[in-house]
Amino acid sequence: MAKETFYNLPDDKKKLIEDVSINEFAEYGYDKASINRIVRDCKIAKGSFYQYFEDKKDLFKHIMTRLVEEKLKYLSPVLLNPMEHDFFKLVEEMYLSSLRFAATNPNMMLIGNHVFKNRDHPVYSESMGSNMGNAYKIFEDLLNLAISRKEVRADMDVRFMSYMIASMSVSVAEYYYENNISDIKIISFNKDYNTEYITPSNIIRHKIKDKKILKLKLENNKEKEI
Amino acid sequence: MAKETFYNLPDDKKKLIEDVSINEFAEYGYDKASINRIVRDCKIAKGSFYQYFEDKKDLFKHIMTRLVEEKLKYLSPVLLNPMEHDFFKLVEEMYLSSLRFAATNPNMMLIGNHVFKNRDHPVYSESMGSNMGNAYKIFEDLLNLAISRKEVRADMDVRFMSYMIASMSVSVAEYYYENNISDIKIISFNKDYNTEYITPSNIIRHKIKDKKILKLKLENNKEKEI
DNA sequence: ATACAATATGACCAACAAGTCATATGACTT
DNA sequence: AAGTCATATGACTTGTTGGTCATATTGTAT
Repeated sequence: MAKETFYNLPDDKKKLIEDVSINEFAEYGYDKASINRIVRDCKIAKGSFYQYFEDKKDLFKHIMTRLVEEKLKYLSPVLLNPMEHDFFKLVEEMYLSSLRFAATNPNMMLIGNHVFKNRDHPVYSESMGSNMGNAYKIFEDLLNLAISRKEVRADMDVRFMSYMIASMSVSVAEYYYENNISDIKIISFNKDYNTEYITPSNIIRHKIKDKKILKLKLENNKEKEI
Repeated sequence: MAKETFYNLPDDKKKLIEDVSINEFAEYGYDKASINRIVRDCKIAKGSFYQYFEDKKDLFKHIMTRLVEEKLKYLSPVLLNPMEHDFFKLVEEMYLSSLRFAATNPNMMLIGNHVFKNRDHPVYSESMGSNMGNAYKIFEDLLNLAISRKEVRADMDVRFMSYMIASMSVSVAEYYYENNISDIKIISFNKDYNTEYITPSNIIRHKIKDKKILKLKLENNKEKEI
């Protein structure tokens, strides 16, 4: 929804404004982000900014559109053919694509996570509404699909579970970011357990549970509530 | 760290100021919370406020102290005797106590979650540092204990796992809050599956996984990567 | 009744925010 | 050279913030 004037700008100037804005929103969030700082960093006049965008919200929505554009590039072939893979594979791929996106666009990731974590914020929910429609709805679809395929038990609270899976994705991305885990480690998983890539889908697969104990219980035929 | 003057106040006035402040911080977070609004809602003069507290941060720290005080009341007997229960029981109790706390103190829960989700914020990390020391450290302790007891596999990333468990706790509380799930439902779990209380510890226990499929795999002795 | 300390008050301040607007610039057309 | 029009500019307005301070009020001890 940026103005005509913005799109008429030379590409490098557009990119400058976008990059500076992304940094600003990533560091401060929407409310504390300052247009004054942005125009100062871009070395453009305040008035010029308002020739490009209606207002602060307009700029933010533009950045969100760019974010979604960018994130879509990280969807793997697996995710483009959901019918050919099982639920756990699809969830793992979702997490992986998020992490790859985050590795090369950390500031965009921060903005996205910030939006998810503050989805009650009017501007955020508005920006999400049109752009990515409640992030975790995608997991709801995947889960319903998985149920129909009998890959997971049918008597679960789908909304709750998809919400948890989405939340965990956000947490994982932030953990990787906070601990400076490089994309190299992310890629080189499955070599051995220590450097293995750990996703919540693996948690769901109860990797945390001691296999020996699990086996024992099963052999004793006490698996009712494992 | 509130001033002498504050503690000299009659109890109902103290409570009024605390309650209004809790509402304010819960609704707006630290940065957007407004001292002007607080004093207006309390019907006290701005100057009076600064007789009670050094500054905004001082007030916030006081509220955080009250929050921790309050939350401690919700620790169950199980959590006070951690040696007598296994890891999964302890985690479940942690979640339950959080939910009970949240049910009767929703605004305090919102503040706590806000702090957890924005732990990079200088004021938040400062308030956490002294008060509750990195929320998820407690799970680290529980996990290390569980490892030493061989309740869970030893070759896991303890930091990551405890971080995830803490994050999930926050997510669960917010899900319950957003969906107005009453404390009655929280208490009456284990009756049947639909109204059953679902915690991430149950996710970890792979409730999500279809039991039939799980069993089949095990009987075929292909459980290497279940 | 007087003195004194504790508390209450709200006008005031500096800093910063988002957004406006009259004016200036400069490229392109005629 | 004159005229037109998209773009650039930054001083300005309005509003809010956290925090201050001289003054007023109150309660208590004598």
